[in-house]
Amino acid sequence: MAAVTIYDVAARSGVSIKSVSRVLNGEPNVSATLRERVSKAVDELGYRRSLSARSLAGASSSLIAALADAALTIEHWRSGRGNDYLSRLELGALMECRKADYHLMVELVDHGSETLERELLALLASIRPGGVLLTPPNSDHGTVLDVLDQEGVNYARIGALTQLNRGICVSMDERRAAFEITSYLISLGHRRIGLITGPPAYAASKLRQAGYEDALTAHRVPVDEVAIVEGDFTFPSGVQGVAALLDRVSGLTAVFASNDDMALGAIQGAAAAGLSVPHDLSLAGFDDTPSALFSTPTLTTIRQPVAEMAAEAMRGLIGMLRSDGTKPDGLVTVPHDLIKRQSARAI
Amino acid sequence: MAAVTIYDVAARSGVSIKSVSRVLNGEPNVSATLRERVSKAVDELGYRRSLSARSLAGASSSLIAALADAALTIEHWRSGRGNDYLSRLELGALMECRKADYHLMVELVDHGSETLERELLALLASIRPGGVLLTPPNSDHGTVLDVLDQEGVNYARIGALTQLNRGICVSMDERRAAFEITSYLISLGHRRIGLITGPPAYAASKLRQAGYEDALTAHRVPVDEVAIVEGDFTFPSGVQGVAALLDRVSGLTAVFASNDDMALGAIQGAAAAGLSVPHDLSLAGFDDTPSALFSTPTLTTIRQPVAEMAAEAMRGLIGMLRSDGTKPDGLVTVPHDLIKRQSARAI
DNA sequence: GCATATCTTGACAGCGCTGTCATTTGTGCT
DNA sequence: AGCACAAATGACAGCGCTGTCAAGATATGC
Repeated sequence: MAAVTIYDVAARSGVSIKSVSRVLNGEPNVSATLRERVSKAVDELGYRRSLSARSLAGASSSLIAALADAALTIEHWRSGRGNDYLSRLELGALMECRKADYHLMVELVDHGSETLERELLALLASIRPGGVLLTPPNSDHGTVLDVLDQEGVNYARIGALTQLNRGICVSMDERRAAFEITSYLISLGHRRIGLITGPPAYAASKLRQAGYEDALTAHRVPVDEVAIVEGDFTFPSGVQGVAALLDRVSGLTAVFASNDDMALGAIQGAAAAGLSVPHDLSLAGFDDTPSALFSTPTLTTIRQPVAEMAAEAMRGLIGMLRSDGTKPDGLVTVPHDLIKRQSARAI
Repeated sequence: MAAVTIYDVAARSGVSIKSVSRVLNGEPNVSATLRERVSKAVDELGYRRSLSARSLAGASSSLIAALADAALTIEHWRSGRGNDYLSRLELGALMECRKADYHLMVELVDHGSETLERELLALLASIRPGGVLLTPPNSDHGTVLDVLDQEGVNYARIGALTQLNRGICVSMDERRAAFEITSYLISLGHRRIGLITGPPAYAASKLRQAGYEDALTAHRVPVDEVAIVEGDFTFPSGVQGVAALLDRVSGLTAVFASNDDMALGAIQGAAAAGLSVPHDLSLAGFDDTPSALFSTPTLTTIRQPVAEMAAEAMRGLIGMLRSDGTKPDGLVTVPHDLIKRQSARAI
């Protein structure tokens, strides 16, 4: 209740509020004694600057808005499950925020909305974040980037795959990873390999497909459009996806699902069709969610260090905000791992 | 860049900014024509009030701070896994925020810190949230509640189990649920049933233990302190917990782990000891995480509707904020379900 | 018809901070 | 000692909104 303000600190240390502000902001040209006096008063009073006042007065806000995929999130919510990818991402971001005394606010953005631009502008107008953390598929959404640029808001993009000169990008080599895991399936003797893609809005979907095709081509296995079905990164779409593939593709021996949730669904879908994984059908996923380790069979997949990506993105973003918007050049590419487990076997 | 302010709206609709403010806040005693004129201008301009300015000027902030367990979260982060419980909770809260145009900010609180009070005060001073959403174990932490009360901040408590007259409480009957699942184990013929508790900071830990003891007592099975070991809700502690139990308790045929992560760890721990679940040892968990459905064997557990609890808590909190702090009386108890799966079998 | 109560609207201060600019103090140099 | 210049500090406005209070408009009662 008894809110401590900058005036209290100023009074207690016998200086002007502007000087207190200077000390708090670590501005140059402040004498050591003043700095010390103020710090002492701040300490004794347990004073903390008000975010609102700071942001209103014109300082860069220490609020970071993370824009997550509304559609997928709502889907998770409906099914009563959490979103492991988003959770890991958030934990990584949160840890960095904590260190730097920034705050994270998660906002759901419906990238498919017709009024997307308006909604984004409204969001920015109302919260005026110091920076924005973009998660897929927003990280590759032209309109989102445009609005952010137009509004002069700094941003970091997690899992960005296109227009890599815009904002801070922290990504992994999706195409390479998909190439590796598909190649692995081929190395196990598979030739008729189906693909369940992610939703088209995700740039990763296309790249994982490209990597899959790269691998087939590199090993002189023809790419067959019929063996490619579209999923939406949800468990049910994996169930349906594998059913569709089994229906359409003769001689199918393996399936690469573009994420683990779908791969998990595919195990179930295969079982429903009377096939057992990996005996009758080999399966590979992407993400390495916790369940991939517990499923029967355990899932061969690609591990992506999501939390680390988020942390790296936050570090970059905060650094940028602190250095007055100077963008560090170069994008960060984080390493991935091919995790070989039971779901894929040699034939 | 071109931030639209209340002045722009006022100018466009030819009224004072105060009138615009009135319309925006849905205050009474505003003529229909004025309301309409203003709404039109707001619409045309795509105007949104600035959160910071509103909060500075004295309105209740539409920012909700969710206080999560720092220790557990850091543990999850370290191990590179997400936190399913927190994720579900957040999704539920987020969905309500979206509806009500509120914003959610997740903050990690180290409830074990010696300077907890100071840290909380600092947090409140800097972000001045309109309300606070408490998650276990903060929802039952005396100091946390005291600070909030003292500062006059409204709060909702998820999974609150003690002092139920304070704040808005949305909980489930932990004791009853633990009683049910333990009774189920007993009904399967088990008599020597071990318990891996949660960390003492969580009120749920004690109640789940109480429910476990209730069940034993009700069925005239003696409660044996030796059969109770302490865990910390993490997978590794489940591995260790079951090892300790197997070591200390002769004739052990079943274990109730206070959450699924530990139960999952227990499966692994049992395997390490050469025992297979459920053949050699029956197991029950608590939470119904996604992995519980994929593990081998699938996990017998209690499903708690975390997202729904969070949503309910948010609804209550927002309602309270909108009605000027009037606390709805009564606490909400959400239903749980006993999910019988493979990990527990009759002997 | 006039006084009184009620509704509707606006002027203005101020929330707690930072930016700008002015002022004071200190420093180096001749 | 005296001047130019830099460092240190403060005065003050204003960010965009809401709360308070007052004024004008309208309605109500007799």
